[in-house]
Amino acid sequence: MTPLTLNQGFPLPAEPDADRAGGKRRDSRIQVRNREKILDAATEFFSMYGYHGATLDQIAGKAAMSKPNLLYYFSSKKELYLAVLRDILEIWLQPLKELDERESPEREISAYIDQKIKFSQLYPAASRVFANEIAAGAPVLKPVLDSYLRDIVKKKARVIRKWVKRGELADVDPYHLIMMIWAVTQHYADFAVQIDSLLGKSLDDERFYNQTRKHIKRILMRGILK
Amino acid sequence: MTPLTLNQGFPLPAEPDADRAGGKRRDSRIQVRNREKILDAATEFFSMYGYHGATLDQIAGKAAMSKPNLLYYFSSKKELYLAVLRDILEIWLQPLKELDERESPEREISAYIDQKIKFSQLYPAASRVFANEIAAGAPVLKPVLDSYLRDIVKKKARVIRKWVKRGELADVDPYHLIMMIWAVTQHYADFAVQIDSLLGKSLDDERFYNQTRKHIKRILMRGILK
DNA sequence: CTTTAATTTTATCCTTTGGTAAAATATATC
DNA sequence: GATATATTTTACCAAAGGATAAAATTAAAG
Repeated sequence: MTPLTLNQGFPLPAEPDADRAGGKRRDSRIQVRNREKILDAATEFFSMYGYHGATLDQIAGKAAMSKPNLLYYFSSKKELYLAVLRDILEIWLQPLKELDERESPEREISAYIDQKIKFSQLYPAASRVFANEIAAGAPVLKPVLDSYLRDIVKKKARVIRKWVKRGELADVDPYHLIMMIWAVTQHYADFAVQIDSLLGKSLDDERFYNQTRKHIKRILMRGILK
Repeated sequence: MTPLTLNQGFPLPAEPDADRAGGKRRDSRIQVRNREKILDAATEFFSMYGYHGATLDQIAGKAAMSKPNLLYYFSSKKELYLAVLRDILEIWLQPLKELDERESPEREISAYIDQKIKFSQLYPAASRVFANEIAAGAPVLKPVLDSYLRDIVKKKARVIRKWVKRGELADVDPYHLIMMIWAVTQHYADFAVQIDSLLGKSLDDERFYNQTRKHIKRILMRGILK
């Protein structure tokens, strides 16, 4: 089994836009549609079986095309996986960036929880791909975690600490607070099957979604507000 | 890829004790030691790559024996996986069973959190195997979740509801509370790599372990006690 | 229409993987 | 120490999986 490490860089913010520069006509209608179909199918199987466990046959099958045809769009399994992770990381990170110390912690943290639980509702499979990647030792994302995520979390920890100093928040550890929010919100995506077994419900059910959202917020906010 | 469903039953409480009955001399010293070595190695790789992603070669390698030798102890990959899951499930479930309505919620829930975070400290890989199994759609554990876990959680939800009625607890939904506790405590095992990237710490570090434990409890207890 | 480029299919390759057979070695028991 | 049993090794196998080559088909442009 190939160890799957990150040889080339991991273009964080966006794709390097492939060959657009080379004058080649990229992203024809069919091109866009097929890449999307593949990415969706890949997200599904990577989310269930992880990088090593998912197979191109499954993914190609789900995307309704042959394996060589899939490889026409993504030249290798690894490239496909990278593309999937890239998409996920972008939406996963976005909400955290928005924490703004000028606003009240009540409002900001509440909004952050809303966004995270929304992510779990909209992209549960993406959440699981992320979880799988971490469980596997983050062979691809480690560099990103060590640099980019680390910096942004450090910055946001400062924001939370400021709230604490201002007396607007109980004396909580910023890092643990952030991780608690991640843990609780992601749980509803990552363990959706378990929740379905226990309650017969999922975040797709709008009533359950709102009940969950409010409940999480009630307990957490009560736990951290002064 | 074989779909991996549960054909035979899943002997919950314990193993069916193999051939002990048949008069065969099982569990010689070497037998016990090797089965343990294999189970440990298997837990490690299943936790990283899931059932489909882990290979017998890796596991055998880590257990310092040849693949056929491994298969002498566990006749198939699936049987090995079942054995691993069986062990995990037992320790995973135990703490929940102990919630006792006759005690105060403060004491009981606090103890429950302690036990769950202890599990994350002692068996992080086991926690990830469990998470992986659920992410994969619980192909093996689904029946257990649907019956056994469902029942026990329902029972414990009643206990929590009683505390609420007695006015010893804020008006929380018992199911969400249980899942919040699971989410937060398991997070420290399942996302250990991420936490290490952000903080350079792990639950192996006794100081960090205690800080985490107390912090989780502080916020959660504050969130749910009257 | 033709011509050119983009897309899809078919056939095929090599490696990995779960698993088996049978021989070889070690361990225990009498 | 001989005999039976348990364990380990060596040599394989068939299927699955990632990938490539080249032919066939479809779509676009002039």
